[in-house]
Amino acid sequence: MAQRSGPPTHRLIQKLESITDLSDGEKEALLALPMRVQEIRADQDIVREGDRPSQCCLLLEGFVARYKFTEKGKRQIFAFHTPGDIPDVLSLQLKTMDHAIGTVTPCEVGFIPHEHKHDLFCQHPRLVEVFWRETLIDASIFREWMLGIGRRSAKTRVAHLFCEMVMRLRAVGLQTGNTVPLPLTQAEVGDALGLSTVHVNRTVQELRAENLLEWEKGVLTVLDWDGLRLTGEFNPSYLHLDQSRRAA
Amino acid sequence: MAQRSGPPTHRLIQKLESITDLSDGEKEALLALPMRVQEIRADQDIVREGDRPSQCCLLLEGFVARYKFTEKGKRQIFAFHTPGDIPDVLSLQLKTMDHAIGTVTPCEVGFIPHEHKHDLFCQHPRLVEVFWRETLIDASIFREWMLGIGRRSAKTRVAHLFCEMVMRLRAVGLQTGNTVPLPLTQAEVGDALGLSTVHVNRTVQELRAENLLEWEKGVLTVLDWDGLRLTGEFNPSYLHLDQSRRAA
DNA sequence: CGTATCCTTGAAGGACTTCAAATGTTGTGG
DNA sequence: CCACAACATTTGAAGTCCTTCAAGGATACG
Repeated sequence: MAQRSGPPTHRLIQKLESITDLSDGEKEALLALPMRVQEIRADQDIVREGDRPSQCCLLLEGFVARYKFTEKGKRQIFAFHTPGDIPDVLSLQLKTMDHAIGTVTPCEVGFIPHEHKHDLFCQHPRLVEVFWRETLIDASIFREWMLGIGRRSAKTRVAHLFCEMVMRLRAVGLQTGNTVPLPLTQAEVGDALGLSTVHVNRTVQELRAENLLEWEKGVLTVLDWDGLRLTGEFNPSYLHLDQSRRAA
Repeated sequence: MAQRSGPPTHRLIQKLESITDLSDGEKEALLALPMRVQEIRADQDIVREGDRPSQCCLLLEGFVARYKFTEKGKRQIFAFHTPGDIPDVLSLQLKTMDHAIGTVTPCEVGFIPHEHKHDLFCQHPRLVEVFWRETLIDASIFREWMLGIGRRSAKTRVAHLFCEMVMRLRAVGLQTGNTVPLPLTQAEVGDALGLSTVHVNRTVQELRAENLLEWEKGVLTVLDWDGLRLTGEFNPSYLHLDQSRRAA
């Protein structure tokens, strides 16, 4: 699908450089990270709630979701992760997983043993701050989702999610024209936004009817960015993408 | 109200020790952090969305909330912070605030210039990991709130919030018997849980009618912890409180 | 003692859910 | 390459949890 141009970690570096500066030494160290690459098919758990991982996974290809169930069996998705993300960095600091991570599409994943990360941090202590920063941005995205789920209408929420995914995929080079891959089911979007599948369906149809977007076969095409931004009340500042670099 | 036993940072240390280990040197360095202490009355913003702070604030006394408004003027509260917390640590890594922080009660706050924090991190690099860890736990709490707002009933949500506040206040030594200070209005609870004030009121009355709790004049008394835990679907593992230390 | 704030109650309305079923799409093995 | 199963999208109709609006009490504070 997307052409692989370089070592497996190149999207990780692109991701980190979209939010901070990296020295050449840091980049080299990241590129040299040893990892075990593995293909995983769709709808498989990579990590489960309660696990105590000894490695973390760098997403090389595909989409994964982080989620948890209520006791009544309802699912909430907390985040969608795209190539270049390490959805379970938290396992470096927190022994026990408090939620699960599962593939949404077939994925290629690189598993990095924790000890290699610790070596990396010894040699490049500033990288601890880089990952801390990344966690802070992650948390900022959680807050924005909370704001949506708690206080915005279904239509606004859906439009907002689409805007966010476009921005984030653009930042790691996965946007082509006004098109991005968005291989989610409407049920998954519902679980992410706190909505039923049926209501997501009707809401997406509204957005289509207003000629804001097309979305079929896992590809999202934005027809009217300003319109979508406005109905989604979307302001990208919470993503903390580095302005200077983005302009360049 | 709560007796002040020691230097201003003592609750910060208690908070951090509830989630990790600290060496004597690290504790001393934290205790020695220079700060400007200030009293702030209730319902005042400490930091606003869009600010670019050059200091962060350690909460010494009182409750603060982190929040943001939608374009339609609806408020979502993301977190309540209690003494020992640094609600705006994120300003160390992210230049621009993406949300506001305001007092809920009259507060005592210690402002610590960023440069002192940076000095601290140079001398004690492991503290970067400690604060990273704290941010990861913060994010875990955001996720749990998301799960509640998105997928749980009003009653479960309210009970869950009460359980969480009890656990967190206990961890910093603010619980006495089965009683904790909880000086929030029902409107604030609604803004935190994505509910209207009216519905919070009716829901709290239900919990009272079931003899699970009393809540008046800013003091929460848990009458039936197991009952509250069950109706709140509360499992404290997401708080990542250190088990070994909690038992001691 | 008056004013502001918070809590409480009632009644009506609405946004979204649930249930149920039809239609469309994808992938797989015969 | 078709048939069929599994899955995803779409549509309709009924119901519910929660919101909104409005107003009456209670409490705190100067």
